[in-house]
Amino acid sequence: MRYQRPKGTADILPEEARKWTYVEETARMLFNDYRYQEIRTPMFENFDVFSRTSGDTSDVVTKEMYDFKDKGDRHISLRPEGTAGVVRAFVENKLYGPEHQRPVKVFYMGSMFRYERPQSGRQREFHQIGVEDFGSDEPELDVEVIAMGMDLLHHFGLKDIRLEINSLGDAASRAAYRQALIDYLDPHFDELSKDSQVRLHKNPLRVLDSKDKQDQEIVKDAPSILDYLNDDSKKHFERVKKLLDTLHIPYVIDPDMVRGLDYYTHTIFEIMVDSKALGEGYTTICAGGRYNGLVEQLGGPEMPGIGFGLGMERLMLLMDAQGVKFPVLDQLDAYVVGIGEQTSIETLKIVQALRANGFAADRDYLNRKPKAQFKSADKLNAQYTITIGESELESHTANVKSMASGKEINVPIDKIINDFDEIITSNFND
RNA sequence: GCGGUAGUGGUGAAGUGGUUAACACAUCGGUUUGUGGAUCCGACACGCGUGGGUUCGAUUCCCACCUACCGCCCCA
Repeated sequence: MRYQRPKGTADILPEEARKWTYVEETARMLFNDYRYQEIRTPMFENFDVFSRTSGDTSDVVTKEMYDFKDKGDRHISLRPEGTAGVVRAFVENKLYGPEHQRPVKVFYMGSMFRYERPQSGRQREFHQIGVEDFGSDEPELDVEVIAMGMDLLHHFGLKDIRLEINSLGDAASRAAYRQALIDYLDPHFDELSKDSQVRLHKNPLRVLDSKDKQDQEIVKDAPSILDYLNDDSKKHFERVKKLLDTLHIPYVIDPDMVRGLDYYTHTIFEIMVDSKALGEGYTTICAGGRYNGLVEQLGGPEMPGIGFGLGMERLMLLMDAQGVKFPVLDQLDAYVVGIGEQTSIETLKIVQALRANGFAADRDYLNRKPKAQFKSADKLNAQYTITIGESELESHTANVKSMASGKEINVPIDKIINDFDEIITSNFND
């Protein structure tokens, strides 16, 4: 029996991991510019944390939760998304307290889990980078979060980006719209697809999202959420649009946009990218919105929140597909070639000395012949090789060779150990 | 969870119910018993996803399972 990784998981090997590191570091830099601080919360929580917040009818809860009973009979779920856990932590640690500057701005990056059928860009364990903001209801913050998301994707070098926004309004607006939608759809009940018939009663907004052609025909003439926003909600949304205009951030309003999780209010948005890497047309890579009320739901005070999540796997696929260049920091300054077993100790000393002085250095560990060692040096793209054999051992010298030019000189080992930099600048500067 | 396609060495892949499973790349070794990127030579599948079955005999036929990919659902 051969071991294989669990369904829907992936090994991220060094070559790939390098890209991930680059993306994560880029994100960290940007988050720092926007004054967001990192928060790390558990990868699993009590099942209720997610079921309460995401909505009992959402698919995430009903069928995609990666949950189990632990040995203490606790109902545990691996986090399917980042927000609920962060909100829980926010409440539990009383980050809403007066000693914390508002808004509280945090970011996270890490594994998420959903029990579903894997496909390209969707796995059971996947990774998200996300941000959350607490304590401000101002549209300015909505726009800042959106702008940061756009900024982030631009930093990653993505092209053909589209921002779509919508507003779900406050709880009252949403309730009113929900009823209006049911009233409109009910007469068409028999024409709706099976899926939509179920959705109609569980979560009518989701019908808007249907990909069924017949459904889309019907939905086309459905009332728009935007007509059901009350004055406050409308004002909020108008302000968001105006601020986006001010920042010259292009956007498209999609009144049919619905998010998968039930906790959203007011502004919701999706940043999409047009690429074949993730199927035809535009695919969402970053999505988020406002969730006023969620903090209260998890036992905290009344406190507005907003955030977004970005899918790492999808991001990597898109960056690869669009040919984004990842800076490669993989330089090997020197490869030390030792000829004969007696040289191994001296080789070790040289390699370590170089490293201590900040050079990337490597050597042979398989007791291979010089030819093979030079092959390795070449393959590893070493800038210089330092060769030491028996005669050099006696004279306390070594041969330093530039792999690019082939020029080779003999220098004292002490010099290499103490000031390799000087050797390079005075002998190989052409 | 449903439907479809696929599964041969490190990689890409050819192939057949029956003696030694092509070819290419990569890797390693040799050609130069102390010097690289070229050439040439050589090595490299406990055996064809796993487990059963049919058969005198299966990598090749059948079944189940696993995994990957695509579509649905949903979503990052």
